[in-house]
Amino acid sequence: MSIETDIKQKKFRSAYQRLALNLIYTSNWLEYKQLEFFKEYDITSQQYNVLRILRGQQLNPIKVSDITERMLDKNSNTSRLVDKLLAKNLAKRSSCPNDRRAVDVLITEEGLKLLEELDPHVDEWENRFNVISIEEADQINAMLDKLREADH
Amino acid sequence: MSIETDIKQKKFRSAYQRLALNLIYTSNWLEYKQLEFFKEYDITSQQYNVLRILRGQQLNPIKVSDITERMLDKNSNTSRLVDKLLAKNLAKRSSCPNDRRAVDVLITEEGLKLLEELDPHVDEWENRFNVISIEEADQINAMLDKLREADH
DNA sequence: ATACATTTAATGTTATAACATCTATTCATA
DNA sequence: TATGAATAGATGTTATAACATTAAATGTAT
Repeated sequence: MSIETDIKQKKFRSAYQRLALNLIYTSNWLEYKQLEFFKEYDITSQQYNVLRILRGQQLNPIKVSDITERMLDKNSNTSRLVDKLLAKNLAKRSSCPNDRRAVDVLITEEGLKLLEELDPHVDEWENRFNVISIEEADQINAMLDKLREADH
Repeated sequence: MSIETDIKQKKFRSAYQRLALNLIYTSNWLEYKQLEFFKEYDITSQQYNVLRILRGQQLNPIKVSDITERMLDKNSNTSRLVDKLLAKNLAKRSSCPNDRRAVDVLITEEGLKLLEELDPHVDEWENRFNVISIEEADQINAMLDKLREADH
């Protein structure tokens, strides 16, 4: 369904205005879909994101501030996000030996198991993107990067 | 800056996964920019969105449920959003004559003035999108619509 | 006309986001 | 090495999002 129909707006001032609204609308849609999806596994997409980052570290511990750097939402309160994972035994914390201000975070066996359980479903979930070709996806990616580039 | 650099991820499983992350990341970036922008005028982008919808009504009153339909975030609590506008004298409420359950919302003179003050700045703000061509913007728009189409 | 379902908006509650502040540690430099 | 700035993370506060419930009005079917 076109963004025009979705938000019942017949015309836009420009293709750029439509794009801005469409980006936010589509991202909201995507986040809502993810919310629904992850709800079954009792985690949020943010928590999943952190788990993926932790697994990506190849089991090396990673500092809280490094997690933040890798997150989609840089303003997110990583400290409290890690708390949630800790409470669910999906991650563990230990103080960092070379910098006593920092805190090392590591994924647990249970966290790894959850990700492994999720992997096939996430793959399947991403199949919805197949309606556009890889070339098209690459194209959008490049243009989105370009958009943010103009940030000065 | 590429999404790879922004979230410090060297490789993605697929162009689709990169697209999903890029969409959410770019939308977060956009929403943050809007937040910063509207902060000067002491409104949120959601409140601005509602004001635009109200003005779009050509001064005809519109029901709360109709506002919700036109919003980017369909889950938003429109009732309380309208409360905020009311408190700032940017909108007014009156009960709907033909359906006493419904509530008519109308933009005030003050609301219209605020929008008029904002208009040129919003236009200027949207200029950042000029880094891509209108054709490119249309292309992304079409592909985003197509993405959501696959929602079943 | 009555009973029951549906619609509309408001409100209550809980979780999270946004933002500021605080404490401990480390860094820089005089 | 003593001092102030900078950094890391935790925590407090306020606003908003997410979700459920409620109350009033309307629609529907018998």
